[in-house]
Amino acid sequence: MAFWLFKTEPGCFSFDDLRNCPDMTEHWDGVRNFQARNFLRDQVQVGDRVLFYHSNIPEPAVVGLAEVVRAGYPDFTALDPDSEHFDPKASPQNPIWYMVDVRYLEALPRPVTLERIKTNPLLAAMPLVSRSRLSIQPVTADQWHMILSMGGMKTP
DNA sequence: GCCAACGTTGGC
DNA sequence: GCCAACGTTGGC
Repeated sequence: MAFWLFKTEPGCFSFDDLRNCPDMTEHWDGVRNFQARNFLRDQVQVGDRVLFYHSNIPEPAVVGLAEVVRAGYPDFTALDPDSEHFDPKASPQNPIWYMVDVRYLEALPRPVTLERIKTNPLLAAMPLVSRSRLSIQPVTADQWHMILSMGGMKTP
């Protein structure tokens, strides 16, 4: 089982939105960056755990946890001309873009702000600190447990 | 709203 | 294949 950090703008899709989905499950679609796409297509597996991060707001933060319930498959929004994520280069034969499905797990008792992440030397290696634009990022087990601890969650 | 970082595109 | 121009992201 691997760990990831998924970024989203809460004005577009928030952690509360995920909780309010049927079965608390939703497609993670719309990723249009090749490095992030490669993670979704090749590495993200069912059962992997996800830090749910809110970006582009006054206080960006990890707000909760989710789990992957379906591994990478073609992102059909790229084929839909009415979708804002439509990509004319994508086709059923060559979907180009991939998505996974995620399910809500639980909110952190205390969101872990980017500011706290940046000031924790043990988290300096997180891509979030140096490569903030990458929307799908791997997280190490140590980083995962540190974030959960900072978020007020008991971890074994 | 600004701007730095960085990814993508396209001319050559 | 290089690199300048351009577009997007996201912190502030």
